[in-house]
Amino acid sequence: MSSPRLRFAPSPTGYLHVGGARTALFNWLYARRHGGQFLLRVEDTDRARSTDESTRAIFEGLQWLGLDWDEPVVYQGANLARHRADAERMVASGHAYRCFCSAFELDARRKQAEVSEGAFKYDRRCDQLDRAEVARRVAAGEPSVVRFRVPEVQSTGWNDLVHGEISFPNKDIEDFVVLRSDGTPIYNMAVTSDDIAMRITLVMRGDDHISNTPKQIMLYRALGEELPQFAHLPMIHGTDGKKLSKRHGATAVADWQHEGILPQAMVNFLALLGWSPGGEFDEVMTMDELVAKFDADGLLKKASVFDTKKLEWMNGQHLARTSVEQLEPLVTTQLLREGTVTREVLQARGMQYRAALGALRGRSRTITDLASQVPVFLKYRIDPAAAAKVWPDAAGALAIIDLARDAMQAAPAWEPDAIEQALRRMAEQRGLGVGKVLGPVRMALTGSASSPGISIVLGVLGRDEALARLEAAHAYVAGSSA
RNA sequence: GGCGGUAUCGUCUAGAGGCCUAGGACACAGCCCUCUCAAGGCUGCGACACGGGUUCGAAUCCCGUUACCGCUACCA
Repeated sequence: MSSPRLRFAPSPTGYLHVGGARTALFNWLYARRHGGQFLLRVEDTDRARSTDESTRAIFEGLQWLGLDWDEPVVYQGANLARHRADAERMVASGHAYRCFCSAFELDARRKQAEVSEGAFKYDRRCDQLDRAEVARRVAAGEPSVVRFRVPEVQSTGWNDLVHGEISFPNKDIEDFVVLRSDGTPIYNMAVTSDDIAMRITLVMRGDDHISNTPKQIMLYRALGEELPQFAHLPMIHGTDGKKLSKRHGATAVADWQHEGILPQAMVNFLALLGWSPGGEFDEVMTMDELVAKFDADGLLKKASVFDTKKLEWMNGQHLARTSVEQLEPLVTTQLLREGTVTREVLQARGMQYRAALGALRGRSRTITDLASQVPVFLKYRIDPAAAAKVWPDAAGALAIIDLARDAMQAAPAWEPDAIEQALRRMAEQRGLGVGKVLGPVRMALTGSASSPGISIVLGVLGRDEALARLEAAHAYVAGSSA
């Protein structure tokens, strides 16, 4: 097991779901951690539900998360001939047989069994047919499926990387269909055939596949192939403990991208859902740290709940650690999407824009949250409601605004810290609380009642802009009191 | 119904028989810091599903019960 090969095998019937993303991530992490390969297989055999749009969405989701795959994408639908050949090979070797029972007929028998005994299991009646009859009926064009003959005795089990020993009594497994009457393969057949062809050594997937596993193991054996290892990951649930669905709000990875979540935060958060490095550790980790720590023995068995509050906190942590250079394009996209700031303004005020990002990244939880705090620095607009509160009386407000302007103009150099100190001294001299001065000044500088610290704001705005805003604030107060 | 899986604070988890008076993180509450809002720091609240064993000793091992989840298709 020197170089493990793993795969993520989504069916393109929707967007990349956080559960699927987590499965992909764990496969990817395992492959990267052990110097193996991570492959992608699109299970598009369900023609009716599969769409190109969905396939694209899955690729984009994986790319956004930074989960790159090592070989060309395998499309399951392209391997139909091999699936069929593998099934026929099992018929030839006696591991499978043709069954002429119609779906309709089977359905009726199943319903009948439900009312009388309970469990329905295919009775193998077609396995009794002699070769000549089978040949005759096939030649006559009678539709038939291929069923796998489940070995009678013993049980089928494996040592799951997550759950340990799991086994199923063979008597509980019916002779399942591997090839439909139209010659297309059933899921378990296609998966097994493809995993063999792709030389997958570790099948890591959701634990909703546990009961498929014994069937696939039987297929590996019937085909004379070596078994891969299996690891069944727990599900991710919504806050109500039920399987995550649209009802729980944002469940697609792309939804979170639009909510302003950073891919590294999403990855970090997802990694900790169903896996733990064990012992005491810092939960905020980079992709490299995750790769270094990830391993199968840290995989958990219990389903976990997707806690959006923690995701947002995690995102805030990553935001604070992300460089302005990396942040800029993301915030720009958001700003332009909202239309709150134009591209021209962003370019013209690039210096201030980047300074603002540096000041804001440590105090925001999401990109959208951060972006909402940016415009204040790039264009001046006084919030009337806030102004009414912070500047209750015009005379007092004007006095402070003018004093602040004088202090700034008198300053020998544009040193935000020194200016803030000057403002504080001013407040002291006039017997005012610091807040009584800095509050109105903030209002004048930002047009808003809340912002980062005054010296930070001064630093971002720069001398000219700061003074211009004080003038504008003066005019505003004077105008509204007149 | 049958089969399989799971079970530690509201949530994510640490815990591999004594280190557990069960630790950390998110959330929540309070306090501190403070020019506002955040961020940050501190404190608090808060859990071994239940019942039997095994053992000198069990969150940890075994059995049962309960709850939840999955599968039980010519879906994937």
